[in-house]
Amino acid sequence: MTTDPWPGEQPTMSLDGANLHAKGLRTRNSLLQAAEEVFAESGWEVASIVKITERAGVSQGTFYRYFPSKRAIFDELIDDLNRRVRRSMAEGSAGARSRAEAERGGFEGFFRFTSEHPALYRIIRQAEFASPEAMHRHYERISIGYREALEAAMEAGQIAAGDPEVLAYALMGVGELIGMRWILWSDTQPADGTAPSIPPHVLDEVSRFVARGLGIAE
Amino acid sequence: MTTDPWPGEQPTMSLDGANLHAKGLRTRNSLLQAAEEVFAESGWEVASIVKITERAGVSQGTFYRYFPSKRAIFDELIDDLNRRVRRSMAEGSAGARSRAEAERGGFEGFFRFTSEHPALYRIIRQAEFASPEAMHRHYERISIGYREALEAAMEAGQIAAGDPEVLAYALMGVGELIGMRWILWSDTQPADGTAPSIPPHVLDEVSRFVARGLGIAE
Amino acid sequence: MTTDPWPGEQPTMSLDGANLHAKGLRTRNSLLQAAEEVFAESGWEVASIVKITERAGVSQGTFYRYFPSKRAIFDELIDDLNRRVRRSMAEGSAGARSRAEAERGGFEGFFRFTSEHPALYRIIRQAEFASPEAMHRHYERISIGYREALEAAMEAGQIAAGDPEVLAYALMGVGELIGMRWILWSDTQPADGTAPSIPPHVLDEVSRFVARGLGIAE
Amino acid sequence: MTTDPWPGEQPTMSLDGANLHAKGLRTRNSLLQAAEEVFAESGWEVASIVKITERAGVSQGTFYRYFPSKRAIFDELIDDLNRRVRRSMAEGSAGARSRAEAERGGFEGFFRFTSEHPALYRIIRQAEFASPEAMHRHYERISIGYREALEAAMEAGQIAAGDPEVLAYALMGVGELIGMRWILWSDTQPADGTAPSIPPHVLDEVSRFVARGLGIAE
DNA sequence: AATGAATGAGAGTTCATTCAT
DNA sequence: TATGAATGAACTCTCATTCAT
Repeated sequence: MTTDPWPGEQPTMSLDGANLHAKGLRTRNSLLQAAEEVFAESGWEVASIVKITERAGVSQGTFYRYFPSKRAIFDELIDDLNRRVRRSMAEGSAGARSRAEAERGGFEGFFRFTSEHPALYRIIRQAEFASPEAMHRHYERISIGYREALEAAMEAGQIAAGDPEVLAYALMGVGELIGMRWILWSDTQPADGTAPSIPPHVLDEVSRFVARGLGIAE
Repeated sequence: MTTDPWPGEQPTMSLDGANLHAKGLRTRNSLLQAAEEVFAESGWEVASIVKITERAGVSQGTFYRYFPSKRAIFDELIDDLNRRVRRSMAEGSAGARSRAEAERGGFEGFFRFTSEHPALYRIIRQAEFASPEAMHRHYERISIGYREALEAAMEAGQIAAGDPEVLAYALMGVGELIGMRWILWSDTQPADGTAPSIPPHVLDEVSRFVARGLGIAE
Repeated sequence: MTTDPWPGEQPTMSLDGANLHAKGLRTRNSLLQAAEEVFAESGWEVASIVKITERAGVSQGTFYRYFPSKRAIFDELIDDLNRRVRRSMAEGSAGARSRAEAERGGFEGFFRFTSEHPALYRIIRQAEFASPEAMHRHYERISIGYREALEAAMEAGQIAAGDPEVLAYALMGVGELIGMRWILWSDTQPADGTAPSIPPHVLDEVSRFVARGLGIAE
Repeated sequence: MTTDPWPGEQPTMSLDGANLHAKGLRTRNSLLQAAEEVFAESGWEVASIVKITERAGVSQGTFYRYFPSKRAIFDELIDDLNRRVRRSMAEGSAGARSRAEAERGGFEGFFRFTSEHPALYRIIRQAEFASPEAMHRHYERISIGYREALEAAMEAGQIAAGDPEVLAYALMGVGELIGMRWILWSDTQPADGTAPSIPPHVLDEVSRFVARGLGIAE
């Protein structure tokens, strides 16, 4: 997991608002921020342009100066989320001194992100109908990063040989459902209102399972 | 996986239509059948009562004689789906002559179900906002079955010791994302219009990963 | 002009509301009536569903029980209008004792209709963008009736030989612009608020022009 | 039709942009040009200021420096169109060696213009609601030119006596509907994408009809 | 002189639900 | 028991116009 954390990314980061003035950019960002909150709270269908613009403090018409449609801002949000979760995973595994540590770190990064943006991740799971392409892109990008790391580890003899793509999706699945269960649906909410973080013993168990599953030489 | 395939089920199957006349029951079932199709095609939000009643051949008013709300029929559908997917998994692992075979069989059953009801399973993933309780119930019920099987296997020394609940969710995650990727989003659709089934090498790889992960003595 | 006054008409008059109950039919008719007024006053674009439903005294949702779209009610209105204007023309020329009288009667009928429904006819002229098909259908249907009458008259030697379709459109054009100028845009409005009727000398002049143009043997 | 081709025109051509700088004038003209195209393609309602300014390559704000409203540029466009169609008609009848030739030439000019600006003429017909005054002005100006020509011809004994205004509107009606039918709605579109021109036999028939109708001495 | 950000009212359409019959 | 008529609020999106810079 020490490879390029942005595989599968189009090089253009210009968005299409690159030529906006400062004021416009501020408006655009406040819309994005508001959309993130609203989508996370309500999900794709229930989230409405009215809610988003009200929270951003602009008129409905203004929304359409910056985004051609509800779908467009949703997609941009998913891509943004994707970039952030991958960064979190890359940071988690950075500096690991063994394959096992790297894997555990990746999961740690993922769970940390899910804890910090608990509602946000849920929207991806329900994007299947709202924006399937964005959803596939999300999983595919993570899988590509994973794949490259796994291939390198196989060549280095750190893990057992196998199909890296299958393994990548299996690992993502593990992270997703574990995160769902112990973070999003956790029955023990912290008193301060923040989202719970993954219980240590769960992380331990998951790491053990994954390490064994990958055939990491101990 | 040879345990009770309906753990976590409330014993009451009476629903509230148990005392309906035969004709009423038929109407109710045709509504459920229609709802299954419509939800599978369109997802929770886009599916509409009109579409459902039209397909069932009854009036809108009739719908509300049998179900108090759109949400109610949706929940019932998810529970039904849950029962069927668990039956499929149980059938897959029945008659296995080893723990490894049993695990592989469980996944096979799950993938078979997903192939036969490709669109249907997607609605569970997006039930997060539509009906979170039903969704949690779904995962919880599967996990309970899994858990019991894993506990038995641990006691029998067939798999490594560990937290059965964590392992259950990890296994569900593996199945879900692999199914998504190779069945629902498969790039190689069969010519006859049916959903693709899981490629053998993927099932092999997954089984190997899971067997190792569980520490199955070979 | 003694031929079938409904040429080019589909035999089905059932509309798609034929199976409506009495109450529904009443609602549907009040919507049609309201739409006729609103479209006549405002034109296609400015006329709105809200205005129509308010005038009909029903909710917006009700509108869509009876018409699938704004366009649909507009088309139905044009077809209805078409039927009525042709009936008016047929009545005007019925009982004529000569070709010249028949032609004059046809114009009289047309002008009478335009007087009684002054605003309504305007919507056809602007239907070019709103519903081109309905507009073409309108002119085509009138032209077919005209054509058949002209062909019969040619065979009977009452008028000069010529291309009946060209003549039909020429005659329609004459009626349309004369009606526009002396009825719709008339500078002398009757005191009682009704639309002006065609001034006799204009009808005389037009009849003379048309009679000569068709080569009616005097 | 050899009379002043610009009757009924206010002498003022100054518009209110006469005192604009050269650059301003260029901008103004590019807006007019863009508006012509956009209105022709979309009709009054669907045409939008955004579309017009985008095509003209200026900002929306700039539009309002040159025209007080959408309606204003529309009116100016209709007046411009009117000038051009009259010029076309005058050119068509210029050099005619007989009354019949002159009439035929006028129609030829009108049809040629309609062929060259097929979409444009349609906007006049739907100006009934968008800008009734401009529409009336359009017909009135043409009718005045016609009237003067007809009066002269009557005095010269070339055509039968009659009310020149009625005849003028009758002739305009003939031209309009024939043009609609055989140019705008023509079912035989030229392969090269240009608008069809009037079929010769139609022009013949129309000319014959009109010549007879006016009582042109043969 | 020219920009482009912002507005806000209004458009057509959908839909879960209620209720008199 | 079953119907279908009716509702009304909500939806996404458009657009002529204004105005600070």
